[in-house]
Amino acid sequence: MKKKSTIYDVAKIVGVSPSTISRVMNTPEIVAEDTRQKVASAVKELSYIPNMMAANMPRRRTNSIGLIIPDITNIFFSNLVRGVQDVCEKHGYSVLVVNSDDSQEKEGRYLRLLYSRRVDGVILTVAGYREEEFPEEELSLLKKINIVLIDREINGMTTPIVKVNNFAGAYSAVKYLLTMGHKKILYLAGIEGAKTNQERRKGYLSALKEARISWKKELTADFRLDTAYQKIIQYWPQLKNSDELPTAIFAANDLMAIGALKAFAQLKVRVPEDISIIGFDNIPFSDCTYPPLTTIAQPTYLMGQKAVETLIKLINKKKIKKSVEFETELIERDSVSKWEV
Amino acid sequence: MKKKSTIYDVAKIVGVSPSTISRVMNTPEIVAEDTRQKVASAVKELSYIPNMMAANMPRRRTNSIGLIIPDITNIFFSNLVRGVQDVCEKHGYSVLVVNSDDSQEKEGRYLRLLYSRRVDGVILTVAGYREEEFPEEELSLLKKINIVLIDREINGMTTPIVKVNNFAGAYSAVKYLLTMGHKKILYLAGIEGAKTNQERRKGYLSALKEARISWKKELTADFRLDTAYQKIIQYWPQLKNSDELPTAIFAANDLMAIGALKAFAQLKVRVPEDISIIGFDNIPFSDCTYPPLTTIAQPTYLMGQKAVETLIKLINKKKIKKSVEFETELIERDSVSKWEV
DNA sequence: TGCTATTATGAAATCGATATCAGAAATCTA
DNA sequence: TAGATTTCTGATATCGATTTCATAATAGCA
Repeated sequence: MKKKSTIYDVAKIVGVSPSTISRVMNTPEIVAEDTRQKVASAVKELSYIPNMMAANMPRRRTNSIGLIIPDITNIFFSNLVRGVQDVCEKHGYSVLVVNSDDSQEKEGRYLRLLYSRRVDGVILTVAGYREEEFPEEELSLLKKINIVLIDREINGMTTPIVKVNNFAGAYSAVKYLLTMGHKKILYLAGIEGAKTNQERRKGYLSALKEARISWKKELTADFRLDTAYQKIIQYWPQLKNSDELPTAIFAANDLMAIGALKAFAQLKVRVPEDISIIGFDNIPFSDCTYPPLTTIAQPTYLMGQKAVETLIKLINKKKIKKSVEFETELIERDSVSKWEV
Repeated sequence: MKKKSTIYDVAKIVGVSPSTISRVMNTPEIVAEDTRQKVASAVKELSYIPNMMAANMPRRRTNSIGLIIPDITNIFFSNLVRGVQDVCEKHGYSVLVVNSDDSQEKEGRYLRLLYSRRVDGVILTVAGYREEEFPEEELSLLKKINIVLIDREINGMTTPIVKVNNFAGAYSAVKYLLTMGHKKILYLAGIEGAKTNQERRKGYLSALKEARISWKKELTADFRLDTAYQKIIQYWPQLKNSDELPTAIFAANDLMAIGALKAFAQLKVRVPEDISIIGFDNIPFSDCTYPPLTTIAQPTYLMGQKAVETLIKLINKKKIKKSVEFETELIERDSVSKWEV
């Protein structure tokens, strides 16, 4: 591997001080035309590229941020991550992406790791599996880091957040099923500790209450496709021919909705003729299932962008909005149909 | 935001020199029991966490690596990225993920960025859209960085690489279609500049040649779902009722295969009755399409892991295998059926 | 008991940049 | 043309750790 050249190497070649080289790299307008030229050619000769880690040390910053999400292989987060990366790149920040697997313990570890790397800020989707209380150490870290939450709120904390109106989204999903004539709607729930799950359930319950429908049922599948698939395979045969059998499902996310779709295909239960399904998120591929999934769309890419913009303002001590809430949109496809009694 | 404490703050409290604190953090066994205790409690009191950027400076490393992929929202790369992250974490490395969008220019920019951050190494999926020759600057950078290629080889370079046997995979896919009685097989091609695409085409052609079949046809869709969808929608009506109409498609990746599936659903062309489709990659969701997609599986997570392991050995100047090649596996699902004449 | 070996710590240089301050040279002004 | 500015550059301290070398204190041994 070729030797890496430093600012001193360049300075020596040109015969000026390192300060001058630094000036040429950062504020070329304040150095004389001819030295600037000489420095430029030396830089080219050595193909010198400044060490940003060293450069950032006296500036007391790293120009990098951390992004903690549950799992990068969960496709819901892909666009979000990309939104974060794109805005970061534009502002000269690099992104360290880590996966908490929804574990509070990992979240804590990564928060510590990111802090030890002195990232300028962190965008955090709070882990779903957690204790009521924050552990002492995590709390103390949270105070030392610029944080913007994304997707999931934390009860009783005023940390800035970018999210979607989950209540309204869920409400409109269930309302839609209701207007299609469904009276027995099951809620396919996500991770209990995730605020998104709680808010979506509230929307579900609220829509039912407003329609004076007391039939309610819930199956939990932790936001996961496989779990949803298994739960349906396991419980559907028991429900058959009983009053327990729903005519529609509101899934707390598309992943679970697709898991259900897969299970129903296997069980030879027709969607939407025998059962209607509506999801949440509008992930890629939700239009490639059979039937294409009706769902509540979130602007994930936008959310990622907005979160970074907020974080960067926070880092630069500018004024920010404490909470940015996007609206959802109902995407009608073919997994929901009218239910005639 | 709470003040961040440094090694000096801790040293002052305990009344020892910074060197001692450093020793307690790194090699506690060489410092006396009682000072170790005192230091420990001061560390806790200040909740001191060392600044790794500062710590790494005299060590001349960053404990971080770069990962350049075409696009994180391309689900094929998710598992790969996760494999990279998991192994990195285990070894104390952080990962900087960037998207080249298959553009050589961006690839060059990011290589430069990663080098300026002095990552200890880079895992690179070479951009598909590129000139024959590497630009001067990129080449000189490549020499300064520890690089492991993943997925795509570079013609005439001996850089270490982790990939799959694309030729054999493609060959077995087409062979499979052949044994199912298909004689008119179309190749749905990816980005021309990507070595994977070239190798898969060779496998396709080789299988045809061996079967003494001269009918061949190719449609290119740049590895993208939407492009494949549009191309099919655009060309199928023209092909209908001509000798040009294939009975099977070998798609260079699942994304395009799924795009084709979507197009055929819209065109009311039945899969697999009217047309068989086989993909490549076995991405998540390829079993959730209608019909579930028959495909050639790649061990993407494993490949990510292997790439990092190789890179870390390279960083530590240990002996490595220049080339790791995984085998593919045919996953039979329902998108291919027998073709009777 | 005196001398060496070991253990525990501190002082100072270093990593590769930036930033402040001061001074020399060039330019402007009266 | 002397004095005041302005322009340009260098010396030096700094960021927050590590690392090498030196040294004081303790232990081991004859």
